[in-house]
Amino acid sequence: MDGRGKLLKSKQQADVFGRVRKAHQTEVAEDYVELIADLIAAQGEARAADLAARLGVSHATVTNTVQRLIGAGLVESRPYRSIFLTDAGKRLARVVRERHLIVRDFLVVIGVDAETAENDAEGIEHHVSKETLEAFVRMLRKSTSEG
Amino acid sequence: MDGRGKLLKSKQQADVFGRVRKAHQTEVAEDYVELIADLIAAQGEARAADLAARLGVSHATVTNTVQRLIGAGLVESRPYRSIFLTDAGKRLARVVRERHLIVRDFLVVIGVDAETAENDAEGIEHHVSKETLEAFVRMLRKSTSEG
DNA sequence: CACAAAATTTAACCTAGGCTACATCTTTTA
DNA sequence: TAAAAGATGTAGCCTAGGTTAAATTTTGTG
Ligand SMILES: [Mn+2]
Ligand SMILES: [Mn+2]
Ligand SMILES: [Mn+2]
Ligand SMILES: [Mn+2]
Repeated sequence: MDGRGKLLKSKQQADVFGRVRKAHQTEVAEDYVELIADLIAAQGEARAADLAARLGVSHATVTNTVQRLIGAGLVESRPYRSIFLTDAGKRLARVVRERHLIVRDFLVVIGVDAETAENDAEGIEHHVSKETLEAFVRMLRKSTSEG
Repeated sequence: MDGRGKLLKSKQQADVFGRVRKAHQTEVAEDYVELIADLIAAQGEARAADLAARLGVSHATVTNTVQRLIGAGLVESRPYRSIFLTDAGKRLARVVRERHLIVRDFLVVIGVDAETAENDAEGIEHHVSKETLEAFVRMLRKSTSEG
């Protein structure tokens, strides 16, 4: 016999893994713009030191990444000054923040405690397709109308 | 006024991001051992070329990563021969495969189509805590008893 | 059994994203 | 207002995970 298990076709599986790798490439950018937007909303400005403390990385790492995000057109900053989002950065931040909240609230609705939901949402958010996000929203609405 | 939004405490948020980074460090190892186990189950052996085709990376990348996994005690291989799992690798593969199926089936149960569920599960699986996985299992059981 | 094809290894290179140590600029405060 | 403290930038280093190209080994076939 050949084929004791049911494997996907090779190319199809390669596409799956490729999608995950692509999601990871945009992940850092998404987390940065979301955090920058949150800091500006809560404190009026986003400083590199705040980002470093909240991301749990060194300030040198933040400097490097911010340079890359400037190159990507998401962020603006002048030397020794705080960090701003471009229009593209603001748009991305809005989408990412919305998605983050949906994923987190969805986890709470299915019975995960708030802190764990926050933890898991931070990673899961980057791997949720439009379609899966819509399924999450349906569950959220159902729970609200039942609640 | 100060604090227009509700931010997590800095250290707590740093822990959240740190957990995601740690998950990403183990992610490649998890995907490899799962795939190696699947190939052995379906085809009797796992060749580097199969891994490369199914992961959508070059065979040189597979060689590099397999060397790292040998160093980590998850995989065994002799030059020019196929790839085997150590006992530790087999144990990890079993856990990872189980988790993968739960995530995928859960997505289907909440209304995501099978192909999208497979796509999203490949990324989400690495960010699902024990507690969230248990919530997924509860939903799966509920749907089975309702079905 | 020789030789062509296929698979694997090796080498040299790249980017992202981490780090530490040190230099420089800005802000606070004595 | 000058020195100390704090924030930011710069330099040099590291690992993971990618790539292509060339060398080598194994495998399959006439
Ligand atoms: Mn995130
Ligand atoms: Mn987030
Ligand atoms: Mn995976
Ligand atoms: Mn991920």
